[in-house]
Amino acid sequence: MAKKGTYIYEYPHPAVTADCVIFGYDGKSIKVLLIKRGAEKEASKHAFVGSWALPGGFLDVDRDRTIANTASRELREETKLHLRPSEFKEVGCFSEKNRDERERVITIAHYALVKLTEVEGDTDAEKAEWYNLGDIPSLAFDHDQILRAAFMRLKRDIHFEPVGFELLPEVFTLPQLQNLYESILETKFDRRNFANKMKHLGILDEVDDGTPRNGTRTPIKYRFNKDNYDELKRRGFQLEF
Amino acid sequence: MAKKGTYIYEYPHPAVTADCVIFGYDGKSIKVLLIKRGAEKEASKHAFVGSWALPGGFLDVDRDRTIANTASRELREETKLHLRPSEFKEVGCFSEKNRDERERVITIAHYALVKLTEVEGDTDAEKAEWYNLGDIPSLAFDHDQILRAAFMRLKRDIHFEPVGFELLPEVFTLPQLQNLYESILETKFDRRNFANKMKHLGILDEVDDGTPRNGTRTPIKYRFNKDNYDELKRRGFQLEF
DNA sequence: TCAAAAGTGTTCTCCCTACACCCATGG
DNA sequence: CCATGGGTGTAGGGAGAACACTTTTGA
Repeated sequence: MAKKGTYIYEYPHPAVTADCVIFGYDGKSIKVLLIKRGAEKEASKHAFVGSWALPGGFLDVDRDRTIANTASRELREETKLHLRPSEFKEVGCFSEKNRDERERVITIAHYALVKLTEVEGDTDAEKAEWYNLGDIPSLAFDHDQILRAAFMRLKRDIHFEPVGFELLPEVFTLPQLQNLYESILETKFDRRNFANKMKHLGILDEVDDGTPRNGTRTPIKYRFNKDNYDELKRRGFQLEF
Repeated sequence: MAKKGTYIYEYPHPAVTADCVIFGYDGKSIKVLLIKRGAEKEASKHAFVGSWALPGGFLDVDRDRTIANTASRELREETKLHLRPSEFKEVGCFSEKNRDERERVITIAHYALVKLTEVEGDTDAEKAEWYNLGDIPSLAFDHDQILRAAFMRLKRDIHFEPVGFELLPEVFTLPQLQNLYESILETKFDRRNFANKMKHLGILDEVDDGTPRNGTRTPIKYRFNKDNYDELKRRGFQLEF
């Protein structure tokens, strides 16, 4: 953080923050990473001490090259999670005049997707916790609203770019992938149609680990074909549901 | 604008602006409203004096309820165009550290659509001018980049919500509507398929002014069915091209 | 009289949808 | 042995894409 001191301007300036909605998936449902406010040393300057909030913090005017860097840095500082700035997607600007009573603060909301499995131990459990989407406590500031907006954004984005790669383990099964989509879109799909659609996208490579495909009870394992996946992500596509 | 004075903060704050990409349509091509920087009294504090730029300006911390209000207010002040805050769509945050050499400035880019015909005389021609998209001069700051981003956004949005209403005169023809879509998407469509698609959307009402439909050389006139149009806009739709 | 503009309808194909049966496992 | 989970194929419908001809006007 930039040094505390005295900074003088000819016109009033707002404070600017980046907030992060981090989505994870545990194989059953979508989860969001929240932090408990006020554990930090600088607690005194924070409002909503003790309540849950989205990770995020102030733009460091001297050091953050872009607001996405702020998101990346704050997430790392607050939760130990390390995501590159480019892994964040911008959701939008929240700028209501009195969203923070202390001073004028506008925030740029971001979201990102992470594999829960690879991250489980990395987060600072003291302060950070994963919550089910249906089970979110009351949040500081307008963070409920930001969270809803981010989830709606994810719901929309999933129609135009494949999404599993960031959320699923390296190797996964079709039922897992389907459950992921169903969790995000809060709906159910026909197994056969879903499988067809996915296979025709050409981003699934069958994985042949040793386990014999005895019968059909044990699901087939796949991994994403990174080349095709990225190509598809670049080009975008229309996935109708 | 808030009173000039001395404003002191414990940490450095960025300045925040809203920039506006205003698209219009003259029946042939898409145009963008630009302003000439530096004509104002406060010119001394402005960089890029004399060059063209997007309309926009600083968030008034005390008066602007949201950043969209900033966009609306600045557009009005600079170009006499009056658009409600809700008529702006947010494109995104541009926050590169050195996008403004004087101080750290982040901007929230917006775009909006207006009927050129209704606006022609309203703009302050001294300072504001409509430019063809293919004919944009070099712009101040990173405004070229913002303009490109806004246009890409418009291109995407047009797939999911009808767009003609904001850009066309009250009464228009199918060829006009098609040309509008072709201008935005920079492509050509088959007349018959385009007509079918549009008619099936149910947002076109045939207009019977007196002119006899002699032969087929004079195009049929339509207006938008506002109810269906708004409903469609609310629900969103998938328009494949 | 010829080129340009505008209106219209049909066929083909593809993709999405709905839907049922089989097999193997584990309780 | 039965409930559960997972794999697979097909028939029908709807929407997009491709495509040609007619009329009128203005040059």
